[in-house]
Amino acid sequence: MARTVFEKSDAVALVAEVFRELGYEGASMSEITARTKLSKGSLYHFFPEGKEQMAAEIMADIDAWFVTEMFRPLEEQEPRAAIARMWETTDSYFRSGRRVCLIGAFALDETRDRFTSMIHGYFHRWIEALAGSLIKAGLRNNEAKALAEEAVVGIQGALTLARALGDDTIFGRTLARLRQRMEAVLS
Amino acid sequence: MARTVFEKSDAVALVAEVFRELGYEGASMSEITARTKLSKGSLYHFFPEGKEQMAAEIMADIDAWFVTEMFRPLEEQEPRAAIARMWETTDSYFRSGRRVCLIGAFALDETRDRFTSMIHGYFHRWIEALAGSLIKAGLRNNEAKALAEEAVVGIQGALTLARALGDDTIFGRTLARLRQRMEAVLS
DNA sequence: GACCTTCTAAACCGATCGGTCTATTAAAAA
DNA sequence: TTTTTAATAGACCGATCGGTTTAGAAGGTC
Repeated sequence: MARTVFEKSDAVALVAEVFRELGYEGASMSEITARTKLSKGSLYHFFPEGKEQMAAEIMADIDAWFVTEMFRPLEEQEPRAAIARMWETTDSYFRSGRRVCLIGAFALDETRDRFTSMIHGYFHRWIEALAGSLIKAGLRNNEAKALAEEAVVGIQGALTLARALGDDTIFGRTLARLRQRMEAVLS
Repeated sequence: MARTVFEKSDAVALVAEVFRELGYEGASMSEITARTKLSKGSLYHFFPEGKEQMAAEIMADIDAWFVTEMFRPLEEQEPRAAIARMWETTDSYFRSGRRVCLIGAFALDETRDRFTSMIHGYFHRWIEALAGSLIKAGLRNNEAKALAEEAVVGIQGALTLARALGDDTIFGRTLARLRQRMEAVLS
């Protein structure tokens, strides 16, 4: 029996894609082992507490990525450049809409109750970071908050419709529209 | 043992709420019987093909409701009034964001593959009906299509964020913003 | 080379899965 | 009243669930 050695970071990334495609309840251990080629032995070696730990670490991993790649830049860097980079990071992270938002998907059903604070924190920080950046760029508080909320809402909605319609173009079109509106307000 | 008699339409509505809350995979037969008080005997009497038939009939039921309450009015009635009614129907159907869109939720994971054409048809017709109404109200084709798409995207995104943030106000705020923007373009 | 630790493979476990079946009830049809 | 039919309750079934355990392979250390 051939033995393949994985790193934990590989395991997190591989299992993440399975949860993304199947949802928390849909991702059975047998589907996870089949799709990742990680045996149960490996999975329970990396995640002794099982499925719930896998999901928790995956979400923490995603959250950490967003913090360094999007939220902190928005909070710390020059707003117009940071916002411009946010649109590009968003498009590439979600693969132009071909990849769903795992955190958003978990929020829709009662999987939400297992990970309430993680889910809440992710979206809250995204909106707050973006709104903060818009305020630094000169917008009034209310307007910044509304525009930031509109952007995150639009991103999530576009991900849903991209999958629902099997349409590879709607996500890019939505990002472009949101971005254009934001730049119009900023100019 | 007390015997409660249900109508099939009751069964469809009750089971629908369970799928809405738990998703397709999360809604196990035992959860369905526990939450609806319908026994397995009743469920398999109404839906001899089981879970997949339940979901299919629920989606058909939802689709039919949307056709009569939203899509046909948009297609047949005076556009401005029909659009105004659409916003109110949307707000009340989704209970101001406290109720998720079952079709949108199914679209996110591989449940989508079981019901591809139903999911596609629902969102396609919604966008087309709204765009058609906007064209009748005087908008150019492109602008109508973009605005309709933006509205449906926004509704879906707001439903996701309402659950993610546990925020009862974001859905109404999003609808108001979308509606205001649409009316600004129409005036 | 012997030994220990890390990691993988897969058999195995009780619980739960979706689905079937039988018994029974209530009401309609005769 | 008797018979038939539609519907409900829940025990039951094999398969699959998430999780545990055992066995052994690979690699480092001495």
